Amino acid sequence: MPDTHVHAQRSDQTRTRILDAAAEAFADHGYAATGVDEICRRAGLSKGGFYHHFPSKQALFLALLEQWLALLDRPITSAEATGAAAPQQLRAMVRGARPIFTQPGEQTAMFLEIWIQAIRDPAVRAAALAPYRQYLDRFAALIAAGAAEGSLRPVDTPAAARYARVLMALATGLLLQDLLDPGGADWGQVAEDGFGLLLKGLAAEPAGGAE
Amino acid sequence: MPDTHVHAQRSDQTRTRILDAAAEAFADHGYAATGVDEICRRAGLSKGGFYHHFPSKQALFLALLEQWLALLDRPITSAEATGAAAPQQLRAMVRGARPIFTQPGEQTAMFLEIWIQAIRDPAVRAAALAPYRQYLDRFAALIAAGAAEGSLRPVDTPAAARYARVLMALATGLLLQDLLDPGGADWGQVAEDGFGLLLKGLAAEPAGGAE
Amino acid sequence: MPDTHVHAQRSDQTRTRILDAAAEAFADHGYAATGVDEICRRAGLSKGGFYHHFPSKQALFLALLEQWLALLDRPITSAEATGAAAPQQLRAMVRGARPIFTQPGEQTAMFLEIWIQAIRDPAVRAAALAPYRQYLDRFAALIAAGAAEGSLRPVDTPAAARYARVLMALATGLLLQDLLDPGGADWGQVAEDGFGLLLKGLAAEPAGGAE
Amino acid sequence: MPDTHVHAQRSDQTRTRILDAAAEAFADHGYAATGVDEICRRAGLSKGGFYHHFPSKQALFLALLEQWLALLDRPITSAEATGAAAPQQLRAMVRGARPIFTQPGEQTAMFLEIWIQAIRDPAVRAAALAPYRQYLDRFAALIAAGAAEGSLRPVDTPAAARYARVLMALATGLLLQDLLDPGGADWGQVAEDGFGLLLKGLAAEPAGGAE
DNA sequence: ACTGTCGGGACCGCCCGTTGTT
DNA sequence: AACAACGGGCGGTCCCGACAGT
Repeated sequence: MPDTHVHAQRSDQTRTRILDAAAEAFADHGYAATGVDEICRRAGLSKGGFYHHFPSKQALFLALLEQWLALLDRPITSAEATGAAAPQQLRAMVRGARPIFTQPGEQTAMFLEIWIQAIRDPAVRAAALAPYRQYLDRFAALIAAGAAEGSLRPVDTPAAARYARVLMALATGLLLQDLLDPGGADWGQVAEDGFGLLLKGLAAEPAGGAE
Repeated sequence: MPDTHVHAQRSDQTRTRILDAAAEAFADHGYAATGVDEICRRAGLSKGGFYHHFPSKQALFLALLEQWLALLDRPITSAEATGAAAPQQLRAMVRGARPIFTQPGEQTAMFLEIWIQAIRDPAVRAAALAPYRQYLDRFAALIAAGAAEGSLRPVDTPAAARYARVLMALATGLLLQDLLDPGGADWGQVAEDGFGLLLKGLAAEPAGGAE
Repeated sequence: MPDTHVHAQRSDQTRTRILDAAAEAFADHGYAATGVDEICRRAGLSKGGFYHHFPSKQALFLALLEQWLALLDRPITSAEATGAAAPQQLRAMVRGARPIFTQPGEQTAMFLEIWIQAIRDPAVRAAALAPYRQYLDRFAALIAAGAAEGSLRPVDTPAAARYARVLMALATGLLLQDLLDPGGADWGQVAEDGFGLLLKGLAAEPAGGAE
Repeated sequence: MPDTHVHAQRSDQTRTRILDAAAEAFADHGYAATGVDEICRRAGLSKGGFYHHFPSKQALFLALLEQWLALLDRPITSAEATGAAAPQQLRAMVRGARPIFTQPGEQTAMFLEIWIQAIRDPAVRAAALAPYRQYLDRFAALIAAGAAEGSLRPVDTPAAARYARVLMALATGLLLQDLLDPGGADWGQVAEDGFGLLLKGLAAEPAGGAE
């Protein structure tokens, strides 16, 4: 009975190897400029083997996308689970997601690659747009909740949706710059300052009049 | 000698046609996925003609980059030239740059394409990084000047540099989202809100109370 | 020992499933354009299973050929067994073979596929040429017998051989057209007319006049 | 001005070389089993060059088809032009078309290849079915004319159409056998006998009663 | 200034067949 | 008896660029 697993085990291993190799390769040269041959070379298997695991290069990319989303989901969901006040949750999300982007850069590059492909390829777009919107909704809900509980300043629903997009913009914009000019700044500190500025602007006014 | 003019004129015209065609094509499918053949077809000339004007596909892209930067430079420089207070200048820049990105999307897509290529291709990076940093420096200087003149709250030099990057992040992040989900929000309003939040955070404290 | 039967039975069943699936697939796309993978998919088994039953794609085709020939042999042999006069036997053969070609077209297409492969592939040619010639010989013998018995007009041996080939030509030519333009004619009626014409030409002169 | 033709001349030459090489290759191994690489090798140019002249392998085949039809059309049309009696015209057609099929076999094989592809590939079918039907119509018209002028026995229109198909069947069936078993018979003589039989069957009854 | 022809190479995907495991 | 994993190689197509010619 344990032998039953030999095939599946080996297969999963190979699949993972392909996924990893592809993530690296895509990070290095981009999706379009990466050949299946190179992925195979990096993963150490033939193209015949590759096409046994994935029906197409695009399917591989979609699998990579899914994996990446799963990675991103964890810190956000766990921050929500704390049930803390809105500003604290937002800070926890930023803090939790940082490691994903602070690593050598492979994950960061993969993020950009996904975004680019989503813009061009309808299949990727469909797969990426849904979670993207879902995250925006969750951020917006969080901001609205913060307004309701008094930890953030009062905003109506459409405004909350816009601020969620502003938060997302800051995050993605920082990533973009990090990729272009990694040594050009202490991006961790920039992120700190940026989100600080935003949250300060969103924070509830201390009390009645001027501070 | 009049002949020379005619020739040069015709040549420039063709060159422009190529540039325009390439911008469209790159916006549609991206740099890597766009063939020189397609650019030629759109521009209405043969490949031989193309290679008479540009030594390579990459050189064409570099020319496109330069053209794009010139387009961007105008509103920023003209905002600086007003000599107004820092917050006003910043707002003027945002306002002035908006039309570049509000058009059907060709220029926006081109912006992203440049950024992507700059990340991967050293030649493009070299050409893009310098102006990128220059803009950041100008923003930082503006913020520092605002602090000095009292229109913005006091910040030291490194902090000004970081805030410049935050502004850039917001701008680029908004673009990225606009490309992914054009109908998903009123991006003009989101930008308004976002920069409002940021500038409010950067603004000089009203008066009395120390922070 | 009963176990052996079960195994063998199951094996034969699978073999038949492969044969049927292959016949369909070859009829649809032709031998060269049909992948082993597709045959396996249609037969509902893996490639490993396939290569357990057949050493190669070609061997499968040869098996299919044999099966097809067996199908064809029945009506011809049974017509011969009647011992009727030559014209009656020939008509019985035509009538008996018709259902093979009147079906949806799978068998017809398979016939063509065999012929084509026989032209190109020496192994198939060897397997197909022998029965082909044998049938020609039997037809020729029948014609000669008809001449001898007076039911057909007098022909020498080489002429009988040629007329046998003419009969075969008509049959195969009708098939070819049926495949190309199935709705273009009532092919049953065309066959009727064609063989009628031929047999009339071969028939013994009514009586008196020398030829 | 004569220089204007250098490009076109060279191009036509290459195109012809490709066409010839492809005809040979298809005759040898069939359309499906012939790679573009091999055609290029035979024609002495690279694949890049090939795809400059033809957009696809299928387009090349279609061009070959057209060329082949033009070849076939000549003897038939010229036989019609004689305005002779129906039996004479039919014989002239058979005689005129013979050289096409008596050559080494390349043209014969090409004929079969076209027929096969027409069965499977809708584009080829469309291109082949029209001329096929046109020839049938012309044969039928000839038979009807023969009946009207008394050189052939009386037949109604549908019967003439069927007899046209019978003639076509004999011709194609002879070809098929010639390809399978070139040395198996004197196919020229077989054709002579076959068409003789058919035309004799179609011929007008000498007069009143038995001959 | 611009055209058309062509080369060499890479692209993704599929091919047939083998192997090791159950 | 059957399966999943995999190899090595070829399929058609398209790539960027070169170059002779006008």
